[in-house]
Amino acid sequence: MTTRRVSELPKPTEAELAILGVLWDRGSGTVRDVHEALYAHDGGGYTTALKLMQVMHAKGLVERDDSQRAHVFRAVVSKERTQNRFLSDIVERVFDGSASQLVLHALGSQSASREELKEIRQLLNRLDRESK
Amino acid sequence: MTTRRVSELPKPTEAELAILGVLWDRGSGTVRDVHEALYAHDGGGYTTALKLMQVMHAKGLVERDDSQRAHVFRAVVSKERTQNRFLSDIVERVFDGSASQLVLHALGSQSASREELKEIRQLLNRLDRESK
DNA sequence: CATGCTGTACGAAGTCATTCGTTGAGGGGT
DNA sequence: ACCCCTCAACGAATGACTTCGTACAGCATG
Repeated sequence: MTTRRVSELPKPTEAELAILGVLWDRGSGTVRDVHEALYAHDGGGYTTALKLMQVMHAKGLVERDDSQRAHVFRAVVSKERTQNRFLSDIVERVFDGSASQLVLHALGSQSASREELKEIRQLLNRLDRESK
Repeated sequence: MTTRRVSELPKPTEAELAILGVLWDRGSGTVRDVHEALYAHDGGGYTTALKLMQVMHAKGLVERDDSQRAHVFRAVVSKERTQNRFLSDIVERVFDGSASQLVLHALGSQSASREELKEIRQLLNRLDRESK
């Protein structure tokens, strides 16, 4: 038994999320890539990044191509899926399950540009039409 | 020096958030209240709730009226403030700092009723007028 | 071949969140 | 006065996340 169901991938921790961010941006990356993108500038150790990525691999969050000496990692979970995962979590735990409450808060307190407001309005229109 | 700046209250943990939820709902509550609301039904121990609330008090997340034998707890942080706190966090860490990206995701993947959509549209209109 | 560089593997330590068992204090009822 | 119930206090155990030190392998250069 070596397989693992995708739906049961654990929620990435804080440090893991930062690493996933780098991998999503780059498509893939070595430990060195990640270390330089995240840890090098504040003195974080190389092995710290390595260990985290090993743990992530053990959890199934990333896959690894070890045909090269410097293993190349790639995110298994998509950025969108992970965003939705975190979103559901926070809606559930902090907004009493109401996504629109979250939206109202987000629009009210965080700033959005006119361009972004327009984009949101368009989506809103589409949702309105669809739920007719 | 016994005072503590509000802005430096720590982010509530998962378990603490659940307890805050009960206190926000009820306005205030004893350990027993919280235990029965959250832990009793799945066999969670009374002292677990107590300990968590003691920790929360030490952190300054709740205040305590110990004039009664059963101490009465009350949330120090408001629900709205905490919601925004979590929102900023997730926007920063998962949505590359873009609140509108989060809104688009939330609207797209989570369901919202027509009533809620209307409410959102009204806020959108107001924001549009204000940013004129 | 020795040295140095770059890489992985592994385990230990520290911190934090969570859970629970035990203890002792305080009252109320008998 | 004595027993029982409810409660707060405290410390211990566990488990997860993070960080880092050390060890070792492969490879190139002198």
